[in-house]
Amino acid sequence: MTDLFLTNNYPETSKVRSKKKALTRQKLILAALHLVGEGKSFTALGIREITREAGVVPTAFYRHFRNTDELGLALVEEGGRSLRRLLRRARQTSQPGTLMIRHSVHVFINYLKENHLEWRFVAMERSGGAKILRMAIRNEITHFTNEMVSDLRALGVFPDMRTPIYQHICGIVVTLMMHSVTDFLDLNPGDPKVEKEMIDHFVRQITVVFLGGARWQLRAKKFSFKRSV
Amino acid sequence: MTDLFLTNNYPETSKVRSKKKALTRQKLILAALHLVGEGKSFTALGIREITREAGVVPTAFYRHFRNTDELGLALVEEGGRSLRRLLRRARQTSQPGTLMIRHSVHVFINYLKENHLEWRFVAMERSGGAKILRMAIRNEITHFTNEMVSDLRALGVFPDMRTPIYQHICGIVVTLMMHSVTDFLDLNPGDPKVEKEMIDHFVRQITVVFLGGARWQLRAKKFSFKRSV
DNA sequence: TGTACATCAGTGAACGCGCGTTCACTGATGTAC
DNA sequence: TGTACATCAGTGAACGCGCGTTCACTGATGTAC
Repeated sequence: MTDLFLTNNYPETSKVRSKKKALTRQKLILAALHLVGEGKSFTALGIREITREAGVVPTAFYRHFRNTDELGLALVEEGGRSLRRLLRRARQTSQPGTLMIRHSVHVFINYLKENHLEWRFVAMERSGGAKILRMAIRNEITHFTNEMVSDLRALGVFPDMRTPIYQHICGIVVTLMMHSVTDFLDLNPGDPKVEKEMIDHFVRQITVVFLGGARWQLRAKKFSFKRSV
Repeated sequence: MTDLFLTNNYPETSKVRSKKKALTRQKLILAALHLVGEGKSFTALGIREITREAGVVPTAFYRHFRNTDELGLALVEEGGRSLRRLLRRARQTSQPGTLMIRHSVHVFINYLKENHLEWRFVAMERSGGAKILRMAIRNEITHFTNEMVSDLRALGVFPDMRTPIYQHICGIVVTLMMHSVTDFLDLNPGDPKVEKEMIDHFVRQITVVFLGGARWQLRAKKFSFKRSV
C-alpha cells in the first residue's frame, strides 16, 4: 500500500523534498483513515483533529488539501485502488464451478480484513457523507461492477447471457457486497463462528442472485427478448 | 404524521402544558429532518443549528433530549413508523400475480416521495452515522423484513417456501430497497424519465431475487433439504 | 566542486467565531384548599 | 368559584474551548553559475 501514496508529481531532479512531502500526505491520509476506523464519521472530522493524529501542525494541512472534502476524494481514490486490487487477487486465484462463489467470498472477506480501514470509509461514506464523496464513490463502484462483469465473462460464467442482464446481476451482487462490509465490520469481533455465519449468509445471497439471473436470462430468451414483468 | 409526535407522557389532567412541550419536541425533530433533507449529514448537526432551525433558544433542547444522539434515536423511531406505514399501505392495495412486484414498487416510490425526509435520514445513517444509530436502524429494518415475510406469506406468494429461505429473500429485497433510496433521492430531480428507469431497474432486481429464491427452494427440496452450495 | 540565491514544506502565533453547557430567571399552566 | 402556591418549558447571559484560517517565519533542499 505504502508506495502507492508516494506518487511523485515533481521533476525527477528534486527527490528528497518531494519524497518528504508525499510522506506527510500519506500521514494525513492514514490519520484520517485511522480516525474513521475508530468509529468516527469522516464527515465529522476536522482539520485540527486530522493533523493532530498525523503529528503535524494544523496549517501543514493546506500544503496538501484545500479542505477535508479534498482529502475525502483522495481517500475515495485509495478505496478505488483497493477495489481493483481485490478483483485482481480474485482473478489470480479463481476456482471453477460451484466452488467459485464460496472461494470468491473468502478472498473478499480476507481482503476486507486486511484493508478494513479503506473499506469502512467507502462503505460508510457511500450513502452517508457529503454529496461530492457519494458521487465519487458511486463512480468507483460502477467501474468495479463493470470490471466484475468482464472478469466473469472471461471465466465463462453464464456463457450466453446478454450484457445488460450480466451488468444487472453484478450490480445486485456489488450492492449486497458493499452492504455486507458494514455488517461485517460492525458485528464481527473476531468471533470465528459469527464470521462463518456471515460468510454463509453472503454466499447464499450471491447464489440466489445468480440462480435468479440464469432464470431471467432463460425467460428473456423464451419470450424472444421481450420483458414480461 | 403530525399527531404521531404528540404522544402525551403526562397525566390526563395537565393538557395545555404537555401539548406545548410535545409541539416543541416536534419542532426540534422536524428541524433536524429538514436540515438532513437539505443535504447535511445528521452526524454533523449541532444543537445550536437544530434549535435555530426550530426557532427556539439553544438551551430549550435539553428539556427534550440529552444530546443529539438521543434526538437521532427519536428520528429512527419515526423512520420505523414510516416503514411500517409503508407496509400497511402496500398490504391494503396489494395486487395478485406478476403485477404484484411492479405495483409494490410504485407504492414504495410514491411513499418515498411523500416521506423523503425520514427515508433520507434512515438510508444515510444506516451505514454512515454513529454506531448507536446504525444499530437502532438495523433493528428497525430487521422488524420490517420480518413483517414483509409474513405479509408475503399471507398473500400466498411462494406458498411452500421454508421460512429461513423466505427471510433470506426478503432480506436481500430490503437491502436493495434501502440502497435504492439514496440513489432515488440523489439522482431524481423530478425527471419522469429517470424516475421510470429507476423503477424499472428496481422491479427487475426484485424479480431476479424472487426467481432465484424460487429456484433455490426447488434445489433445497430436490436435495432433501441439504444445502449444496 | 563551491558558493550564493531561490524555493517551499512545515512552523507557531494570532484572529474571530460558533460551539456545548451552566445557571438563575420568568411567566404561563397546574394543583390544593 | 377564587386565591395562594408549586411546577416547569422556554429564556437569555455567560463561560471556556476548539475550530478553520491568515500570516510572517525558518531552515532544509534545489538550482544556477
